[in-house]
Amino acid sequence: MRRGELADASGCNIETVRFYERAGLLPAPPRSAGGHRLYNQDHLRRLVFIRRSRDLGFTLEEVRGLLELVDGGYTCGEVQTLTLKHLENIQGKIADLRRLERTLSDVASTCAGGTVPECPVIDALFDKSVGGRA
Amino acid sequence: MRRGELADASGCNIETVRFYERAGLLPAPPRSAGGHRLYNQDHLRRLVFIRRSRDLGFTLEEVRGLLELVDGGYTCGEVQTLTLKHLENIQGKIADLRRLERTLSDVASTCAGGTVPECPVIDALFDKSVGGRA
DNA sequence: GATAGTCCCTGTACCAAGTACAGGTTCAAG
DNA sequence: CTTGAACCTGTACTTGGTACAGGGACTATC
Repeated sequence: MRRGELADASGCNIETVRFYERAGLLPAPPRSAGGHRLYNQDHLRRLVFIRRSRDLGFTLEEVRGLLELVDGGYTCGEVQTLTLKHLENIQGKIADLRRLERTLSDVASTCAGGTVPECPVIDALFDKSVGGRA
Repeated sequence: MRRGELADASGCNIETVRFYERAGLLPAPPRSAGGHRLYNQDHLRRLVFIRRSRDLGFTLEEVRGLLELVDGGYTCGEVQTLTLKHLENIQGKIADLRRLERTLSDVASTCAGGTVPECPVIDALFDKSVGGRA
C-alpha cells in the first residue's frame, strides 16, 4: 500500500500519515527502490488505532502512552486507568464550558438588543467582574 | 505605567501584552527616551477588555471584532448578535464533548480492569467502530 | 522508448494564542 | 557610579495537523 491508499483506508489525511511517522507514532515503513513508502496491514491497523484514539479525544501524548502499552504488553487495569483519567479530563472540560456558558448567557441576558448605541455587555467587559476563568 | 505594571494590573502575562500589540489589538504606546513602553489608563482598560473577552471564550478574531465595534460605534443589537453567536459556539462544543464523554464512558464500561493481559478498550480501538468524531 | 498524468518525495511555512528565552539596553535606587 | 531589576528585540517552542513548492517515481498508453 502506498501512502495515499493508507490514508484513504484509515480515514486520515495523507499528510497526517507522514506527520505521525515523524512524531514516532507510526513506524517508518520499508521503501520502494525509488523511495516510496510501502505499507502493510499492520500499519493500517495501527493508524486506525491512532485515529480512533484521537476521535475519542486522547492527545497524541496519550496515544503514545496507549501504543507503548500495546507494544510492550499491558493489563486491562492499566488501560482502564488511562481511560478513566481521560474521561475525567473530558468531564472537567465540560464543567468548564458549562460555567462559561452560564456566565456568557447571564451577560447576554442583560442586553436588550436594538439600535441603542450602548450595551451592557460591552460595559461588563470593560468595567465589571465577569466571572472566573476556565 | 510600564509593561510589567500593566501586565500585573490587567492579569495578563507580560509577554502577552507585547503579543497583543503585535496582533494589533492593543495600540502601540508612546516610548520613553530609552525605548520603554509607557502605558496609561486607556491601555489598561482596553487590555482588561481583551482579557475578559478571552476569559469568556471569544477568539482573538472575535475580540478584534468587538474592539472594532467599540472603536467605531455600535448598537446593542450588534453586540448581542456576536454574543449569542459565540454562545451557540460554546453550546456546540459542550454538545460535542458530551457525545464524546458518552462514547468514552461506554467504552470504559466494557473494561473490567485487573491484571488480565487483554482489554476490550484496546480491542475497540483496533477493531471496532467507536462512534463519530467531534 | 517516449510521454503524460498521477502519485509521491523532501523540506518548509502556516494556523491559534500565547510562552519562553538569549543577548543586550535602560531605569531607578543607593 | 554601580548594581540589579525591569525592559528591549527577535526568535523558537507548543499542539495537531494542513498546505505548498519544486522535484522525482510509477504506470499506462502510444
